[in-house]
Amino acid sequence: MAGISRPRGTDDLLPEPLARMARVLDAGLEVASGFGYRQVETPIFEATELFVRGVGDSTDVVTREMYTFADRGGRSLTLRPEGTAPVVRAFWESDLRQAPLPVRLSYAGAMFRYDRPGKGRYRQFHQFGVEAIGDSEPELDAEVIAVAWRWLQGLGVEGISLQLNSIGDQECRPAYRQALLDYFEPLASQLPALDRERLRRNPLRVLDSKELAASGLLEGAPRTVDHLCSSCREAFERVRLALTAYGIPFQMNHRLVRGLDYYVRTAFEVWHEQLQGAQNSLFGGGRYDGLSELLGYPPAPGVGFAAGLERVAMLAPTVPAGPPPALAVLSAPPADPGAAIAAADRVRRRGIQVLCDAGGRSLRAKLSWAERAGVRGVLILGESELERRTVTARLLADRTQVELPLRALEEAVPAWLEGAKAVGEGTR
RNA sequence: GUGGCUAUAGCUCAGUUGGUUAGAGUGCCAGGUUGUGGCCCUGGAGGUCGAGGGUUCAAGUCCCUCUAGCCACCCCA
Repeated sequence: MAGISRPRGTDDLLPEPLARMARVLDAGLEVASGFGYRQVETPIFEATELFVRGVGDSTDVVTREMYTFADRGGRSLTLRPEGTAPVVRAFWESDLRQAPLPVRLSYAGAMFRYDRPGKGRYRQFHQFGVEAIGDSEPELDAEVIAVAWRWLQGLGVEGISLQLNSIGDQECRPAYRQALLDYFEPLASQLPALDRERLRRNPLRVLDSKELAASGLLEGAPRTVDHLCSSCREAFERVRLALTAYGIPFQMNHRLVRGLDYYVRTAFEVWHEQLQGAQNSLFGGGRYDGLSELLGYPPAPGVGFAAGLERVAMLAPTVPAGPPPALAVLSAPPADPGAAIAAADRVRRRGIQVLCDAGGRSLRAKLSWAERAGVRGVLILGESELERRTVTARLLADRTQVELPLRALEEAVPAWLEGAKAVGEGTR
């Protein structure tokens, strides 16, 4: 088709899907609010440094997957690829840091990643998430999970499972990493080149390697939970106890990891049975006690999750679409179209959604159009009505019509619609 | 970033081994007598066959490049 099409990996949110997503998001914000999480909104772009520091030497992410540009002042800026670093930044740059800890925050908005697009994977997509900052109590990890879980439950999403793991912290992870390397050392010759490279660059990532999972070489690999230090072990136990108290079932997943060093202890994802392979994760989260310092701030523990709104909306059971406008006001040519316009405007002031067609098409065409638009009734203003200072009010369902006084439209129309609704319900 | 599949009206798709002015359904607009809708009938608008090159007397159909979508991999903060 001629014309300019949208950039690769973007999507137009049309009325139906947008209404769906908005409903899904509202539900999330409400659940979060019930747990004391208050919404914040950070800029859509940030200093590039904010994201580079967080991901460190993950070169792919930095060099390949960020929307980075220089503004006219020569500053390097980046469209936000995720929400956690900005929220932590906002925490330190505001008086939130003086609030009693933890500070509970939620956020939602567009994120940008220069990925290869695919189904359910866009370069501009939308996330909803919560962060609890300034408290390292394990019960908080469970709380964050509970917010996510209650949200999905409330939406009626079926077939979900909570995948849970603990990946240790600065104290015990080095030893675990070594154990992992020791295990794979003698197997090096059997490893695909890709996994040898992973082992060198980001050892934990071999645990979720697809090739290795298929080969069975992972079966005997050491598990993070067996190498936790005592404090991590105790914390994980408390997370599980708290989840039990919430009544939230979970599945231990020893291959669930995070690729970045600032993540510690609890890591979780929620999977859906209908989502396949690379996109089976509805959302993920974890504890990021090391992030604040990486960003150049004083230490501050934190835990949170982020969910892809597109995917959640896709899985939420059908949300009833917003009702169509109740009324259409039609002029019947050659009557003065201004009368229809004015009448429509008056009825709208009563809070009724009104479509108006004051154009030159035939009344037949307008009625046919109103029918397809799904309105319950129409008001017709033609020459004879104007002469009598009335409007013809017609119900589409039973083809009955009455005349209402033009002068008292504001009262007559709502009353007429109410009466029609009562009759309609009575016959059901 | 790598490999594979795909690309024809707004939408869903047909288009035989390359062969005249490219079709259907649906949607859209109009008409079926003078101001009254869902069905039906008739008509109309709408496509440089994703874009650009090439082969050929002839390309929607074959070849190349690009773009976009989908799938797998990479990555997934």
